[in-house]
Amino acid sequence: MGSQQAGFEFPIISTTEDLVHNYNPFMYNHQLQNPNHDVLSFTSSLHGEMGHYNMTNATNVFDSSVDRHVINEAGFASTTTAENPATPNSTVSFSSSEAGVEEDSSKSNKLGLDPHDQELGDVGKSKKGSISKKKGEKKQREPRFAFMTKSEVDNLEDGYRWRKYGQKAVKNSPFPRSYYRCTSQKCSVKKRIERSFEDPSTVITTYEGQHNHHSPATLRGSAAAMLNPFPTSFTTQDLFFPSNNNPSSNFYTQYLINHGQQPQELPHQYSSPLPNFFSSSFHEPRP
DNA sequence: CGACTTTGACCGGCGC
DNA sequence: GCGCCGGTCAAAGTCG
Repeated sequence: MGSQQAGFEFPIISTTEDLVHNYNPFMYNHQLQNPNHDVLSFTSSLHGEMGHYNMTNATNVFDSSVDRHVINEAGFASTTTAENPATPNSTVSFSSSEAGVEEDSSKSNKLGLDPHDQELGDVGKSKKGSISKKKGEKKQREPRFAFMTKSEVDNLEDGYRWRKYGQKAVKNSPFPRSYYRCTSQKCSVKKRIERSFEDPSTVITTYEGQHNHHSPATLRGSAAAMLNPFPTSFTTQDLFFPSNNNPSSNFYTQYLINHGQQPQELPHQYSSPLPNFFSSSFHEPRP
């Protein structure tokens, strides 16, 4: 079962405002009749070691039957550079879901639970002196934000440092899923990385939680960040992590706001003012 | 030697 | 209750 057929094609996102107001997850939920998913998707070309992207177009397909979000490769053009061996690839697409982007969402649906009440199951460990939670206490799941990347490399550079804490075989997939935690103290952000079994060239990255600090790479002032002044470019940090000068300026924080959550204020300003990357460089998607 | 990865064991939720 | 499954722990191993 491929994923590209799907029978649902997203409209083109042409402005940030479109995204925020018209691509609100809850609105999509109605359209998709799938209460656990929304999709914000586009393709882009990689443009630098920190994961800079230049928008080229936006289109995608949604396969509701298998709960997978798939990208459409039309119009993709890679500008990957030789000095970027860690991320030698290409297209990116988004989805975000509080109930989980993958398999567990179906359970949630069956149970008819409010996604906000879903539990991740990653706390309340009692094993070996770990923290145990009070009985009946439900953990509030951190918001998740997932995207798919065409890449030969699983772990894409996003400017943060991660420590791997687990790896599991994925049911019905030959590819394992890796679990990472942000290495920064007091930062509880996690990410999961797995390769799509439907399209082995695609990597699915799921972020969970918000960083309460800035990217080490940003602090250093990465070469990629400096060399990318294009108003239509953005970094993975721009997309997923808060900037304190405008907490609603990126995809991720806007997503949080749309879901009634408060993006974190960061203590210092290391601006990554998000360019209005939806405003100028979209082309028509493949008909 | 510290930071990080690997990997089997373990935990809790869920369906049957 | 049992087994499956996703997620996490933590000891041991690896690397720079």
